[in-house]
Amino acid sequence: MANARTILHVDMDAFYASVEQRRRPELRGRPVVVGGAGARGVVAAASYEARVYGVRSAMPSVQAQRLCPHAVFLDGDHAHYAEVSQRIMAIFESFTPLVEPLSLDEAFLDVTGARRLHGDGPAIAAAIRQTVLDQEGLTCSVGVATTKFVAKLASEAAKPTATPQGPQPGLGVKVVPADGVLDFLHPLPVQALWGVGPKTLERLQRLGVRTVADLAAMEERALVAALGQASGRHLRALAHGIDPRPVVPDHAAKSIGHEETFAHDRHDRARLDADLVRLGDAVASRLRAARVAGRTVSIKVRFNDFRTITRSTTLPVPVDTGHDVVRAARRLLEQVDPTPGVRLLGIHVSQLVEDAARQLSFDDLVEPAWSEATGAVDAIRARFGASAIGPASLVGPDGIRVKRRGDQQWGPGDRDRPR
DNA sequence: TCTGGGGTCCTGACCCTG
DNA sequence: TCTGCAGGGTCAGGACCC
Repeated sequence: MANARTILHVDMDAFYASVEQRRRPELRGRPVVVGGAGARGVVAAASYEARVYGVRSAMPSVQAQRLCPHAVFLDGDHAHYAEVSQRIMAIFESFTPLVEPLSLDEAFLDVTGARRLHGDGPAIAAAIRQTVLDQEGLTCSVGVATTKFVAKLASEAAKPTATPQGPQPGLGVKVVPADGVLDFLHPLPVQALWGVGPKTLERLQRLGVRTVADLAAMEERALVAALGQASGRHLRALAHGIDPRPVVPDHAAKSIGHEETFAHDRHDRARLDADLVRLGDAVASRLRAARVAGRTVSIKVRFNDFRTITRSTTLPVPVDTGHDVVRAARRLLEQVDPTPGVRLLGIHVSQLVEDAARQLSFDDLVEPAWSEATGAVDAIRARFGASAIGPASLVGPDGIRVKRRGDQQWGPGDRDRPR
């Protein structure tokens, strides 16, 4: 198959933990856990030394502390990881312009057009691993296949493992040739497929489906009845090795938002309103930085029993100022009773349009001062930093509490741990 | 036992309009 | 004018990903 695509999935090994071990040599060879250290925090990344003890990402930090009390627990430094990630993505782009980042630590690369210059898929995979190791001192695992999802599963198969005897190196590069796709896929457990989470797994197990082969053998009608049209068809196609999705660089964001879990539940409306202003101000700042505005404003409220509700409103015109975002969110929050205790509050803005497409709103006409003030705020923040200026309600004894992207990304910090 | 934050996509209910 | 229906938009919630 000379015209088959060659897709790479590159996945950094225990990225955040490895970055910390690289910049702090005394941590090398020791169990390192990066994440929210507070009572409500979760693990973002665990070094392979920590995984030996059963520590996994997304695990509550308190559980990780029980499993591996002698591990080094770090809060994480989102800005630094983003910087390292940028340099790694630049390495990928030196091999092909078709790079689709999935997150800070992984990306799909379509190297079909790069084979003449850099060699075949496995050769490019090996060269990328070596370059990342030479330039950044970090290891990664690479899957090579003709489709995105098989490349992703292949990179998983190439990863190091944590055994009771300690961390074991992996293959580094795993190649799945076009004629070997079904042999590779069919023995895998069905939850290996992208899109099969706990709920879908439960439904599939009720149908007697355990492996990808079982799924491939099912009739489409039965799958659609069990999982719905989109999921049923999609998963059945994947089980047959079919995935025509291209590698797409430059995905435009469809929504921008912030949410925050509080170290202590909020019960009063005034306190929640201050959080709302802080979150709304941060979301609006990011909208303007991305040069977009959005028509739909949503809030998300999670109560202390973990019941979660969302409320949304679609405005006549797209908005991008803190004033407009907070005003819409406030109207939604007024319908919610916070007295049972609110543990999380979020604001998201969707239905985004580019700034150029944004029309003048009623406010622009009757309250032009807001637009001018917002422009001035952006200019001051660009010069003096995000916390140099902000809404009056956010001024506290320590200055202005401004929300930044990546702040307490993995839950409230240790400082706020309930005593 | 305890469950983050930033996203995307899908589904079903409901309402409006032609 | 009423009814049925289809299609689109909105809203809320769920599931999933890293």
